[in-house]
Amino acid sequence: MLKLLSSSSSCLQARVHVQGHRRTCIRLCSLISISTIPSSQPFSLPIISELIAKQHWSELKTHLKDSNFIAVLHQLFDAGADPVLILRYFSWSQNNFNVTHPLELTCRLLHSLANAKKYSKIRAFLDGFVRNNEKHSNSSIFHMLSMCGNQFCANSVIIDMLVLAYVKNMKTRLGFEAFQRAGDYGFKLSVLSCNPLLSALVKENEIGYVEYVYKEMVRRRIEADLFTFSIVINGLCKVGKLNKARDVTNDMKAWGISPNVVTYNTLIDGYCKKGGLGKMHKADAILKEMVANNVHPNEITFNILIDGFCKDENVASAVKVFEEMKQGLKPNVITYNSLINGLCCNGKLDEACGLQDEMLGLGLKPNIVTYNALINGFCKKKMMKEAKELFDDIMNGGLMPNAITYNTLIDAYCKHGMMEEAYALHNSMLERRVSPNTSTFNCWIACFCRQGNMELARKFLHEMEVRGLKADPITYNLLIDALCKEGESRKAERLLNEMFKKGLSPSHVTYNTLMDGYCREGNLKAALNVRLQMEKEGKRANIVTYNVLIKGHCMKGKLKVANELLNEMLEKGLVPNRTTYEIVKEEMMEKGFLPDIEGHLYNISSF
DNA sequence: GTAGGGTTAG
Repeated sequence: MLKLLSSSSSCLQARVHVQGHRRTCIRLCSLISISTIPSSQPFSLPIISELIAKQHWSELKTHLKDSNFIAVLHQLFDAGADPVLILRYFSWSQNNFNVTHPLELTCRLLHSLANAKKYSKIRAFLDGFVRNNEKHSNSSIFHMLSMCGNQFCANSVIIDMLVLAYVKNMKTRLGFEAFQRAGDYGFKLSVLSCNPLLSALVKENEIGYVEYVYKEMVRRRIEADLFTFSIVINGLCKVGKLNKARDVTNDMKAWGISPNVVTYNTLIDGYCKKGGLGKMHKADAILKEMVANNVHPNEITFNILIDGFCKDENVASAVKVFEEMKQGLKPNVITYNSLINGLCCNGKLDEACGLQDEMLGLGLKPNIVTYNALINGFCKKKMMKEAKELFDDIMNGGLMPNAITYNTLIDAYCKHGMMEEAYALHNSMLERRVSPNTSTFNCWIACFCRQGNMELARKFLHEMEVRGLKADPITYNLLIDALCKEGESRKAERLLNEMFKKGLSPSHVTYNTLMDGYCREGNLKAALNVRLQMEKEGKRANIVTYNVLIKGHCMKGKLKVANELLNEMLEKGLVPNRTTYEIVKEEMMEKGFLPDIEGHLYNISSF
């Protein structure tokens, strides 16, 4: 009830700046013939109303005979019948005669329901409308709504519910479009539709639109709440726009809303996953800020940190956080999975298995993610027998292997040349009705590319597309890499362009692979062009980019340019890795060229 | 009635 009151008072504000538009509506309304359908029909309105009220549909059908069911609808409206009764007749006649009523009547119905404050009816109606509507664009819906009535509150409420209906029915794009149009019409939306819209946009990775909706909400004075801010912060974090996420955190404080444990967890996770150099320090700083603001870290906070340290190849710190967590909180399956995976990725299989036992001791059941992490650990150590034993163990625990389980094992068998076992698993996957996905095909394509069997790789690519699975950026990376290794970098570049056409965004790996291809062919000019293209796409050269370019220049005897690139790299604060060291050693120093890395002696000493 | 955490393939 309170919510309704506050939304009607905000409608008063909305009226002020949309008066010009309202005048247009009124003018147009007088031009269209909303209720001028001939009414000389052989039916009685009171009887019809009675039959609808009692839901005596077959009698109603008999009574109406050949009457124009649309004319009945018009008469019901004109007689000022109960909106819920009209709604019943509207839905029944639409289903019964398998027709779609004109948009004009739909809008009239919505208005009468809104005026009667039958909001849940509107919600349900719009849900069905959005699901079945293929005919009416947002443009015509908005147009008709404002023609049929100039009640601003009603229209705002209806459009608010329309946006929500779009989002719930996974028509996010249309929901976004309606949000935009609502701004043009001056209809005031609420967080009830804006938050779900933002949430859907985040899930679809449309962060540009998330930023737009957020800015518009501020501009249109739609009062954002804690959820709004947390959703936006999450969206920004997911694409690594951490500074903007911090800005939004400050915005919310300025609006008098304090970040809670979810907001802080989101930010910490953002830094852990996309924070770049020294990310764990930054994550830790947020943790400290959180505690200072009296927001208590929970299991999820610790899980995020544990995973963060593991991915940062700092399992020791992850274990420390894990011990600290145990002081006051209970680790859950996700905690164990993160740590087990971290240990597995760092080759510490014994400790990982020990943790699995610890879980069991605590009554925590390992799930398929636990098994997948352990299987992956054994696979990476070429311990295929142990991996297969774990795989066979999955069913004993009442679990089912999933696509990731199969992909992990198929990939490992392929990499270790155990083709028979790989094929057998693929068949077992099909038998158990686990659908191979794009990643499964990527494993096979990678396998054949490694074997230099491009024909078979292409056959699998084709098979994949026949099955309705789409090539993803990783598929392209594999194909580009294979072509580059065949000395066909030009052809590989065509695939890069194909990616754009398919709406796939190439990653650093894609560009670096192609650059490496050109460098191997000695075509430095083309390689540098790829770098330019990459930077145009907003991707900065990373350590791999420099490794590739430095090596490419060395191979061509352009040691001076290679040296300049090395300096440029260090100036940008990029940390040399083992590959950089090997290039400098083998391609420069062993050939009698001493790299001149002014001011970076300290950095180079870390080689 | 809306927000946060774990597994594969380059």
